[in-house]
Amino acid sequence: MYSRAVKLSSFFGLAVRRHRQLLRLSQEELAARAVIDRTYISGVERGVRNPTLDVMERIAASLGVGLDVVFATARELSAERENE
Amino acid sequence: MYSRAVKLSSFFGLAVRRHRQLLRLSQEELAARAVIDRTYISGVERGVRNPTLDVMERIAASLGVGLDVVFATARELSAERENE
DNA sequence: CTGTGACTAGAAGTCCGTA
DNA sequence: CTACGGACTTCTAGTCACA
Repeated sequence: MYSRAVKLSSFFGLAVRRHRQLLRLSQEELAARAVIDRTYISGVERGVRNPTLDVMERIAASLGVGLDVVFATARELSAERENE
Repeated sequence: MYSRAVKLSSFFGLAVRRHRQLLRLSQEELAARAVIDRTYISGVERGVRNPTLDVMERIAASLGVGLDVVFATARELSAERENE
């Protein structure tokens, strides 16, 4: 509760991972769609990269959704962690 | 209608501008809150910049919302343009 | 299939000033 | 207050070898 302006940055990668797994895609397949290196996707999902809007857009598009959907998922994931 | 994976990237800046104006903040004030250069905010709002997740997060937080909200606004703005 | 460290060209982001 | 430019520093984008 009381989740004003939670840092979604760390959850963006997890949201990407969730969407990717829902589509039964491997990191390699997603990377191919987004025209991004496989290891880069790995870094994004783990939160060790700080991607630009352009890259994020390409990833979201390759997941068949918009960034608003990805960030909505990110918030859901962050909300789950709040019950602790 | 039927807006699958619209490019929200170009509307992110406009969404930021809308949120900022709703708060009656100047670009300078927003920049100060987000600890970002004044001229950079200007560039982001005009869509001539390609900000990183970190910066976008700080901007959204300084607007009192999360990135999911900003991108939801971005989608609304893009939807308005679709009626043409 | 995925995680990780290291590397470099080029873009992100800062800071100055002008209109 | 904001748009825009140039010069500068910091960091990301993109890639590879290896585990």
